[in-house]
Amino acid sequence: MTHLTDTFAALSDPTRLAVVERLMAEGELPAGRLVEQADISAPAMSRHLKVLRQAGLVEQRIQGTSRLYSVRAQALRTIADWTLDHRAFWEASMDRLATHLALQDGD
Amino acid sequence: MTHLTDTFAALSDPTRLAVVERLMAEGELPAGRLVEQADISAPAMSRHLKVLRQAGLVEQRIQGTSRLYSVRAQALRTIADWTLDHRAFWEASMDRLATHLALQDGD
DNA sequence: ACGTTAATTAACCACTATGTTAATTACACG
DNA sequence: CGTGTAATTAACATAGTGGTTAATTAACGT
Repeated sequence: MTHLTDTFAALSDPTRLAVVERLMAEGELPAGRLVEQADISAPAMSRHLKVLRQAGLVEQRIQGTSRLYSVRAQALRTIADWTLDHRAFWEASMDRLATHLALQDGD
Repeated sequence: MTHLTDTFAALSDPTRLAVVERLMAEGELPAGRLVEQADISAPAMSRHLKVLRQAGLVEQRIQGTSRLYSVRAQALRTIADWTLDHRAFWEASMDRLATHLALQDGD
């Protein structure tokens, strides 16, 4: 179990946040595809992916010479849980329907 | 409007995360009280508070020589919104009652 | 005005983070 | 086997982070 600060640290870099969001939108992708979109070298991306992996945010699957990356749902849930644990601080200023409905049943 | 990576960066430091959680639990507190609990000097804490303020996570209220800090609900909501926007990735592995109930109505 | 207290800013140091290019590893394929 | 491709690790340069102590600013009490 990695610590919450590590999760936040992993997402504090624009390149890494973009990678996570792209993987969530498009699903599993090889490292090479992620390099194309980002304006950095392959080694730089490789290290960003290592940071994300060590923080538990993504997992790696090997297929031939490719390394396929995907987002770990559990990591996202860790953050979601944290916000829900402290929801008293943001529910007061709700104005989005989804958020409103999500708390409607008042657990 | 600060960027999401700034918010994550602000919470990626253990001292700052602890400050935010304490302010959420106890409400508005002066800088001095926050220094007592943390094992760092006053100037160090002052700079952490500056980072939190610039990221929009806390706000400062002046009262005499004291600087009273409190958490900005909007900042927390920014993170909550982000997780809700991508909830498809963590709702699959739900096992906590609160989270379960929160999505029960299937918005 | 003076001294005290609360907090911040300044100046400095050690360590980490992030980028680069070059070298290495591992698999695929003729 | 050699060659090519995918990706990582190595080595290095530079910028940013976070800690300290010393100095500064601002408000309060006498």
